[in-house]
Amino acid sequence: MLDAGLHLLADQNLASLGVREVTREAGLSPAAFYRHFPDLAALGVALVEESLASLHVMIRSVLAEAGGAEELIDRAVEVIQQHVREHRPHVRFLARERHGGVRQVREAIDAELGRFAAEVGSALALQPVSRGWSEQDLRMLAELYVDHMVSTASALLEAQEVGPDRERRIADTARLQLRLISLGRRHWQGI
Amino acid sequence: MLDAGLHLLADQNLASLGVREVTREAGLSPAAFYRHFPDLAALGVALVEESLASLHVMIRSVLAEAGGAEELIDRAVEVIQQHVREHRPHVRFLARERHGGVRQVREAIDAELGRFAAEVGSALALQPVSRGWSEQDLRMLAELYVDHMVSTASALLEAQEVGPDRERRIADTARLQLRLISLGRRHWQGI
DNA sequence: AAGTTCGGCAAACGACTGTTTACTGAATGG
DNA sequence: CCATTCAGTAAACAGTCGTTTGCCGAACTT
Repeated sequence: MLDAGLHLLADQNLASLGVREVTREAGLSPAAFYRHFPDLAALGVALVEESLASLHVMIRSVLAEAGGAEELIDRAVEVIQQHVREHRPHVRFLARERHGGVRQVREAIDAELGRFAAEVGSALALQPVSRGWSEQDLRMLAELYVDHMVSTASALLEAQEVGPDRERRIADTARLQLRLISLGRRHWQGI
Repeated sequence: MLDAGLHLLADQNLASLGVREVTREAGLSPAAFYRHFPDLAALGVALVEESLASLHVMIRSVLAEAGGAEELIDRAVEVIQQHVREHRPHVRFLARERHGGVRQVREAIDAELGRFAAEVGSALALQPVSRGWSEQDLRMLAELYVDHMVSTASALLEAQEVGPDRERRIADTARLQLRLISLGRRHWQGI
């Protein structure tokens, strides 16, 4: 049933989804829905959890990596690209419902993205470049990275169905932007 | 009718909006809708145009400003804050429908944001800091700024209805992030 | 003054909606 | 082996929906 919903949400909003629509897609009777969820909103938050499980794995796989800034950037963009390619429906769902019409789902996504930022923050603190950074500075940098990741993922979502050229352009831009941020990071001391 | 739609879209998606719902809110008969729009999607793109008119004014008012990087950053964040405060429904509409379920609206928003990036790019080219920057570099910086503006506006949207403390925190973070980007910009030559 | 466009209405059409109810077979557990 | 939970069904409920049609007054054009 989750799969049926996710499939329908490819070109639809969660708020405009219907119970009958989902059960029809899943090959079940309408009443069967209520055996598993009270609401469509509940199905939404279930999809959020499903979507973010894979995201968590991805983030750790980037943060665990060691190496110079350049290799880290390349690897990060590569991982994002692959993740979007392999989890298109989930990523699209997150992008669409992050500011969507269903409060419970919005809040679930926001809370989870906040936890991501915290995780990224602790990982950044361990890097030598972050010597002397305040707690607030680390947090703001982590949020910048997470926001950038989300923007890039959204852009890739559209780019991948346009063509490989456009996808490459997005990836190149993302790498340049990360390089610029990393440059600003190395000169932060002055402030 | 546009006003009625915008009002309803405060806690709803465009895709889940109904013709009857709009006309009811506007105090008209259902048939009256079709005198003005063929679709609800058409009403959507009309709202996009309405929303982006005010945004255009805002952007120019920031870019026209002269002064040091610090003053420019403060002014930019200030202007965004005020804009979100004064145009809440429009901003929320843009954030919600940017990745929403109605293709025509999505494309209209994306096209317009692209034009914003181009405009920001030309403005950046005129600043002395951009001496020696390639066309591609300028474009990627402009996109970074636009994406950051969008993220900040979305965050402010939520923060302003939570409380002034949270709004201040978002604004502070945005300023720090812009400072870091501007720092990276000044050291870009090395690449 | 006559004709035409504009923006509005009520009514009707069939189709689709969310949800509840009572019922059923299969698996599970003691 | 019996009882119970689980996951499914069909049928029915009262609404709401999008859209078309024919009609009408006011305003504008010429």
